[in-house]
Amino acid sequence: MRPALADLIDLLGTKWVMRILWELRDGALSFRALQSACGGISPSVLNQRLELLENAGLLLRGQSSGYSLNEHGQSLVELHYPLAAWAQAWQDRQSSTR
Amino acid sequence: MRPALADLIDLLGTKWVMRILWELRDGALSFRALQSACGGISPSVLNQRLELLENAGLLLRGQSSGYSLNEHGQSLVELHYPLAAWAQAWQDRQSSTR
DNA sequence: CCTGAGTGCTACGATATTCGTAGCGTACCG
DNA sequence: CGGTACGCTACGAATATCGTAGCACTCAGG
Repeated sequence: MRPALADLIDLLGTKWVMRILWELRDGALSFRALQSACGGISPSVLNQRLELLENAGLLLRGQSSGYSLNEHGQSLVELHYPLAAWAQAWQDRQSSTR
Repeated sequence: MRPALADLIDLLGTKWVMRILWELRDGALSFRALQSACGGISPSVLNQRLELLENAGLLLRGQSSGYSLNEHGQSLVELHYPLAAWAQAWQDRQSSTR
């Protein structure tokens, strides 16, 4: 049987998925706000990803407040907080090496 | 200025990148071994991703031992180990809900 | 020297994904 | 009745990925 982590890696490796989770880390955003926060993702793809995340049980389609993460989505994105420090060191290394 | 984490998220959000890192977590793999470990990624894309990871300073092109992560790549993939437990709980939830 | 097997990697047409833009239907506010 | 913002769909163009074939090289037997 396929490891659960491989499925998760495939999901997170899908273009825009991590970015969307990240942009929603601090609370709900509207469709259009999310679109511009991601730097102009096309609406068809955004909608497709939102369905994907909803099916994955990570996203709430808020009727009035826009889109937001549920408890599971929130816990997933919080697992990525340690990446921030790593990313900073990585960028410093890259800009000095190059 | 753009946060460093956003750049990292873009890199990891590129198709196959996380998967390649994951498959290399336990040591070096040859080009072809990596290809089949990823479930049949086409060689042109694999090569492109390997260049990407090399430029990102995460990958070593082993002359004799194949491809492997350097210390930085290794530390990055280790940051993802906590995802395994989350992924398991997620999959259990999904299979029971559906 | 030759053959066979394994390697990293490129080429290229077919297929799938994403982009960019336009626009529909709705709701709310004046 | 405008005007504005919303979620979302449609669709052709651009781009990325796939799948397969194959080249150049190395190494181990025979």
